[in-house]
Amino acid sequence: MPMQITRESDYAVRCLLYLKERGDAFSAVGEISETMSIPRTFTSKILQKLTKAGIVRSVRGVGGGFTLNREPGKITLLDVIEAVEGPIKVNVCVIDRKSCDRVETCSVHHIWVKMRKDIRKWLESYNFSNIEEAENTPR
Amino acid sequence: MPMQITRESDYAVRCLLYLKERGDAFSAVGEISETMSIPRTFTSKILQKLTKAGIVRSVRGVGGGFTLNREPGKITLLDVIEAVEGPIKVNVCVIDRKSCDRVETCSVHHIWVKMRKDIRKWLESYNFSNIEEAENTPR
DNA sequence: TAAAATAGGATAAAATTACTCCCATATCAG
DNA sequence: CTGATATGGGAGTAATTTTATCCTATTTTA
Ligand code: SF4
Ligand code: SF4
Repeated sequence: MPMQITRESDYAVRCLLYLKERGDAFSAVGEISETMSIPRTFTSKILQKLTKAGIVRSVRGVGGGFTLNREPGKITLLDVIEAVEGPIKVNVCVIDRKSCDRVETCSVHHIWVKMRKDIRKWLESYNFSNIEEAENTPR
Repeated sequence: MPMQITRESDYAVRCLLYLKERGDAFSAVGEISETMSIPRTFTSKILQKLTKAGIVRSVRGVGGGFTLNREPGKITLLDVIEAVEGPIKVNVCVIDRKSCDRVETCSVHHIWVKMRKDIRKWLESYNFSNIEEAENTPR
């Protein structure tokens, strides 16, 4: 049952929530994984992806670890999800037209293209600064 | 890389596009699967789900097959996707709070709840009547 | 130079998706 | 009533993806 983020994305968000809390301090993998209840080695892999994406910064060796690489307000949910899952597709034909030979005559293709665009925009509107604010806003 | 509809959902949409085209006539599985390039036995299973969901009507025996069970305008993309994939989740905790014991203190949980709501509303706004119209609308 | 940390490749386990097979049941023509 | 032609549904298989784990290399500081 897709149309669902992966466990990995959920874990990535947890990592970033933790790092935000820690401010400028560097946090080690073990500390993050234990506090946020994420399997340790998996946490390590996720932080590697976040580092490559420039969301997080890492320092090796004694006293090293991870810290946010930019203000929480500049890290969106879209950044995080695409960093760990790769670009959002919605449907195979959206990213790669050649993946379906019905694409030229298909009357729903454009819907999935629009859906991708709208979902990305939606995810981009939430960042690690306004996530917690939104919680207290009445709906 | 989730955040993506399944092949099964894509196939289901194709089936319905075909049945819409055929109007009141009944179409057999073989006919649908060949025309829409869907594996035959899989097509059969998908049509079963659509029938159970009341989207499509079936008649057995000679001259039988499938036809739409209501106007195209009353069949939304949400109906179709949830008929084949089950309810959209977005994240495990959204449908089942007990699936994560961090839920009480989690500051992103509410975001996924809202996302589910918004995606469902979005999918509900497209039906088999306005899908093709939308195509010709300038963006 | 030793200890403490991340980096990265390879691989394994589990779950899900994508399908197939087979037989039961219904419908209709003759 | 019988045979041909459909769908219904359970069970099973194959392929792919997700969810990890292990091991070794490299970096950094004391
Ligand atoms: S059938 Fe249409 S929507 Fe489905 S994959 Fe092909 S182009 Fe995309
Ligand atoms: S950590 Fe938060 S968002 Fe993730 S599953 Fe638990 S409650 Fe949901």
